Amino acid sequence: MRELAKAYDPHKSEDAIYKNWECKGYFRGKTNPSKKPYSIVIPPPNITGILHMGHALNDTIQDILVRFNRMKGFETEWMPGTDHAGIATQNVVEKKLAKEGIKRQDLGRDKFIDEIWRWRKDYGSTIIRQLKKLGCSCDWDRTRFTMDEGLSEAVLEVFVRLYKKGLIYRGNYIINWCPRCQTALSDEESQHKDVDGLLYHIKYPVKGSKEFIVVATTRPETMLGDVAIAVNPKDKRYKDLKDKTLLLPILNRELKIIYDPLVDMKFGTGALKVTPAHDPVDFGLGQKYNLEQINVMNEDATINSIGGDYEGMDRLEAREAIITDLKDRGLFIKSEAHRHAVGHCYRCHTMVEPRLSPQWFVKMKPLAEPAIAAVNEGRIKFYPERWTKVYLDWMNNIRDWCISRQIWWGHRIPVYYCKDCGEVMVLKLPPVKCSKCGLQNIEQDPDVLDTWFSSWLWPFSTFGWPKESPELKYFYPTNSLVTAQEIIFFWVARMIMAGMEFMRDIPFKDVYIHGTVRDITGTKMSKSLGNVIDPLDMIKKYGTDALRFSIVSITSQGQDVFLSENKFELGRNFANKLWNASRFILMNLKEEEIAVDLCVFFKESELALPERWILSRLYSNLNDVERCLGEYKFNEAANIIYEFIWHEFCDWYIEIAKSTITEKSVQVVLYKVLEKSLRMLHPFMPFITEEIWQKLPRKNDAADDSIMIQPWPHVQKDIISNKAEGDMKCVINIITAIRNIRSVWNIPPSREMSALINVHGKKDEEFLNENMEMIKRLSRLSSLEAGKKSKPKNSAVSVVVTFEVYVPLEGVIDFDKERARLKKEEERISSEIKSIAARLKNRHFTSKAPEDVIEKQKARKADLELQIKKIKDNLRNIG
RNA sequence: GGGCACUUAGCUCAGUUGGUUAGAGCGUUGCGUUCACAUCGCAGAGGUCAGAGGUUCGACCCCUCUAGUGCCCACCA
Repeated sequence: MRELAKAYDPHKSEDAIYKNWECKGYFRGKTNPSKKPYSIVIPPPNITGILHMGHALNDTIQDILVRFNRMKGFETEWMPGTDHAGIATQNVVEKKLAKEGIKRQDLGRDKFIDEIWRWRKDYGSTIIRQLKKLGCSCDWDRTRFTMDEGLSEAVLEVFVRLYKKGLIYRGNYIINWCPRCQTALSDEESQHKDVDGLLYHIKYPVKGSKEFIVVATTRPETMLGDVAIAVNPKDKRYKDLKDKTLLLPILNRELKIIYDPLVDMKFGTGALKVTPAHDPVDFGLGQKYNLEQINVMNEDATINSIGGDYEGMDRLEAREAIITDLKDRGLFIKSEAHRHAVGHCYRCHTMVEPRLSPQWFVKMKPLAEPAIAAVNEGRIKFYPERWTKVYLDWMNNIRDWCISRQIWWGHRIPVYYCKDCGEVMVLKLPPVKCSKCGLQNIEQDPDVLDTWFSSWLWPFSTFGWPKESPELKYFYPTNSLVTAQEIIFFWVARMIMAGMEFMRDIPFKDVYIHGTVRDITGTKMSKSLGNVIDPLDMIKKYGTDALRFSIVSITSQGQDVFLSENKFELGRNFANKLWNASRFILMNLKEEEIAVDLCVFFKESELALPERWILSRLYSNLNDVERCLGEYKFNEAANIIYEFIWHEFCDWYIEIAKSTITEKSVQVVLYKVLEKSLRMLHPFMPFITEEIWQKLPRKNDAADDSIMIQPWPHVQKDIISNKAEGDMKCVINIITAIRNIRSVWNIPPSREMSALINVHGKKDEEFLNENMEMIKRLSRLSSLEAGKKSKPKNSAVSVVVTFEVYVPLEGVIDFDKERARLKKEEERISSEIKSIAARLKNRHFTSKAPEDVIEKQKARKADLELQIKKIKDNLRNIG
């Protein structure tokens, strides 16, 4: 009646299904006072971004949460959007222009920014299309961009507020400078990488003497800016230098000697050259001892005019040249291998140069305090929990945040200077005239803000803040934030601070930190390494659901995932399995039979064991899946569903049902289990479940339009039955035992085989007789009898708890082999009995272990003893 | 220098109030298939849970140490 194709083809329907959801407005979150809200804000991907496996994992997890909670009856909002990604985007567009031979300076600021907006129009929503391909049920009508009008207003508002509060200041400090991007970076944007470098030992002559002291440095080029030498006051080696002056080699600048306990006597020679304009430690010493700051480099890290002969050289070139010159003058002693951590630009990986320059900063300590409290008080929880400590350690040692960037793409700093009187004005809107002198000669600060200065407002700016919109009121605070560990400091911590400061409330309740997607060797996937597995390729090859299901089921909570392409077969095969099971059921379903309420039906019908069993398993598993989703254990949830659908429902129940499929009870159970399984699976595999669900016979009203707006199945606790599950397990064991005998003795399925089962007691006999047909059919027996039986000659035997299964094997059986088989079984059981017996004899065990554990052990022992007795009997009369 | 994670079957990985016989996928061995599915079915083989010590009646699980691997943070130039 309702035909499905023989194999599942994801490409035929995914796009149409998605379009339908979107058109019907099912992704839309409304402010609905009669429902409870559930909201998530997406970690906004960069507009330069293209979908990679990290996104695939991150956004699949969010979609699972959103779809699950939508089905659970929450008013659901998944807020999507993109990040303008200041430096990254500017770099991309600069590169594009470079191909046409154009520099951004040729265009000028305004035209260059126009160029980026144009680029964004053409390419900036690629990632959004790809997220749709992934099946994400984001509320696209609300899609935000960190540079759109509303969010820009939020940024200005925040800047002005923090400035007025004294939490934003401008200062001349050592910051991380990327000479390639030619901008300041925050501490987080400078990534430390171990580098094999050299530690150079250089002589610094003592003025007016033949003496010298030796200084060790990794960056000799910065010596051009040296103003002092520092030693530890406890260092006896340098005691006598107190009143002397040193000479800077080559430039012959006079250098002071300062004594400071900060200097490590054990490192190098114990003498530190002090270059306040080029090193953070030296900067600090410079402040303390009021030293001159001599900047010897240009913005591109070439040496400036102070560097004399070295002017114009790149920093590394200058390093070589200086070493050569020092050698010529006999001032070079040696260089030794030295491995140390060097900061690199997180965008272009150029070595960062510590540089003295005027920048804007946010004072973080006051912002951090409430954010620390929110986590300490448990109002925000991290999953896995260990990230709490990482967060708190960072927050407790937080340093001020450098927020100004010397680039053009971004939120321009709302600070205006009067060129006449020097007044500084911090305002959301540009002033017409100077507030102090009244003249109109006003200039805006040329810098823009760090990209993260807009991202940290994301959980409320996207809902309309600073306006008090109904959405903000309804959906804030959000429920879960799903992200990767790399951006805990960049983003998560700062969002918490911003939330506490501007909303006076946490931005989200749970933070789920998932692992990093790596290649099979454990290396992080990156385009430049060429080790990426492209999710879109995988979608083409295996289908979206396969991608989603596979990546989720192989990623355990918070662990990194090592990916290889063949892992996607798991999801594809599972989809096909489900498809074919559905196909089979639909082929056999009589519509008029199934329109019943399952609970009523269950109460009023005498269901047979397999039906009672599969329903019990359905609800047991459903219960577990819900629990796992609540604990962010997505792989466990996925695996439970996989195991249930494939191995319990398909392998056992459907196989059993084949012979009884025309009966009403079987029809009902097949349909109900399939239908509820589809719902349970829908958050993980939205497309195939929708497609099959659309083929199911059902009412045709609007509420019945799509599986994604159906309620999550309710766990019917009274249908869960330990007895049914235990009984069925016993039947399965008997069938498996007989199949095993067939396999061991190499009896092809085509060959007839019969069996006898020896039972003790009426109850067992009744139980077997009730399930006789099922056992017979699934073990391919021509005849099966149960009762008080003795073993026929030439039989193989298998003991299943209290049952002895005899399979006559005239002409096939080899008694030595059978004896060996039983012996092996006997050994296994007797060794287990031994260990249980020892345990039960142990007084400490019986006195200390809980009652139920002891009872279980006793029962187990009794079972095993019964089994071994039967095996021994059979061993005795083999033949 | 500080911190975190990992080490379980040939491979990739699951495994929490500590309690029978440690699981899965892939691979592998044997058998099978017109009758939902070879993207399949049935039955197997395969593990001293990194090593050492400790706590406990009982440890893959808790504690200590060791070894190896990976990651994060850090102003030893």
